[in-house]
Amino acid sequence: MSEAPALKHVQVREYVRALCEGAPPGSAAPSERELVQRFGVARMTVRQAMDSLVNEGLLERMPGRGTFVAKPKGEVGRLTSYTEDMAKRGLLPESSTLLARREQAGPGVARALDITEGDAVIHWKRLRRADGAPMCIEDAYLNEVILPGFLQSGMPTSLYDALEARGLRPTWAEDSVSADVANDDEAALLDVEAGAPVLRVARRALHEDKCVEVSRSVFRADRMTVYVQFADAR
Amino acid sequence: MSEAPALKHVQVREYVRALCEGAPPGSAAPSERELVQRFGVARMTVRQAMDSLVNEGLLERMPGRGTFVAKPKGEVGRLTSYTEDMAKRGLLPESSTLLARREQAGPGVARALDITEGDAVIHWKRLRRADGAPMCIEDAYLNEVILPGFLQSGMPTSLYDALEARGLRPTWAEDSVSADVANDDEAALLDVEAGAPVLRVARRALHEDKCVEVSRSVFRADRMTVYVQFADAR
DNA sequence: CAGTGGTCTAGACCACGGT
DNA sequence: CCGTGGTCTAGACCACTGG
Repeated sequence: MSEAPALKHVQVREYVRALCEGAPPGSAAPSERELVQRFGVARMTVRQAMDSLVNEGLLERMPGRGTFVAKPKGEVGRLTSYTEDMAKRGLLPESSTLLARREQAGPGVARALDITEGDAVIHWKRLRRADGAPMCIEDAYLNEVILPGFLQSGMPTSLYDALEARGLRPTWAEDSVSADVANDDEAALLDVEAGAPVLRVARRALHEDKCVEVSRSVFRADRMTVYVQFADAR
Repeated sequence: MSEAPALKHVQVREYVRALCEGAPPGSAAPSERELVQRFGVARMTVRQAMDSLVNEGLLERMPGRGTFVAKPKGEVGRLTSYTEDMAKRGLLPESSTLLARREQAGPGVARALDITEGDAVIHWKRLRRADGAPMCIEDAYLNEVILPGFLQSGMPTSLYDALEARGLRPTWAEDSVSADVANDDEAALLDVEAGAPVLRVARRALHEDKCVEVSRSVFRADRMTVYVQFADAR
């Protein structure tokens, strides 16, 4: 057993999630009163479970008709790592480390990571490929204080998997995306001509109000498009 | 009176929203039991009201302590128009129309707008400036069927304001962002050299599952950065 | 009509934080 | 200790949808 939260609304939620996760959009979810019967629980408890699934976007309520599996409409701004991003695009991600060492934070990195100048940080620079060809150069700084022994533990392929294993997967991130041309060094690494268009992406990723990663990536424009979804809640 | 929804959880929600909307982050919201007293309602009703404000991101619960005004942490992926975007950056937006006419939808536009080829569409091409200097060229197609008389009504400055006035403000949008270099025509309009880096943004905007706008914009890379925020709900 | 979700009540016990 | 939010109960009536 990994864990069995006695919380009834969690039990109901996970039961319904398992039922509906793979189901085609438009499928009917169990009705609330049906779940009341099955779990021997009050309807408010079932509603609490369903509410969270509706908020997640997995389900959709239709008053008078029932509750149904919603069509995904894309995952709204799902926070993904390079590895996950490439996998979703059907490309094989690879990385080679150009640099990985402990450093003292400079003023810019310190401010971005919300630590004080001179604090220890992990500087990790990688050339990332997709289906064998260069895709981007990523220059990441991690907060060493909350990642003890990260460099010694052998560098993982997916940073976000490693963070998740420590319970530090980013829950919020901000990217700034701009266009530019490659300089000579970048062009050589990315296997394009100097002056070729590139996409520069700067990311600041937080886990519950603590900044765990700040990075700058430069992507080959001919290989990368950034997709962004916006939803007006309210 | 505009309207007074008898719905109690709405009354409570709007009461609390009015109290907290302008309040500084960290301020205490009324406690749930206090609201129970004030409105003479059940606690589940108060919780329903507070839940929606917490989901909106206005409030934050701290078990054992109370409920507090959350710090905004940026508006997550707020869906904005060019006009709003520039205003938020503190720049003065201007537009000059390069083309505005009724056309028959071609295959690509028809698919994007989710209409049939040959249906009437509004084609609106503008050169957009910010603080006097060229910022981008925007090429937009609108679904004429749901915007009768749009061309005749005099073109507004802000498309999204005009859509909002018709109750058709986009509630969801997807952008694809890529880097490229300007061709000769674009360079001339944007007042840069041919081959200068540009950001290409293609947008598809829906109002409640109906596509109202599809557009392609090309931004001067030296003047534009796209900011994106991601939040993992759950 | 029967079934659905939407709203609402009037309580209850718990774990937690601060005094 | 008391007040907070978190969970939960066992009902109720309503508006809406479908057959």
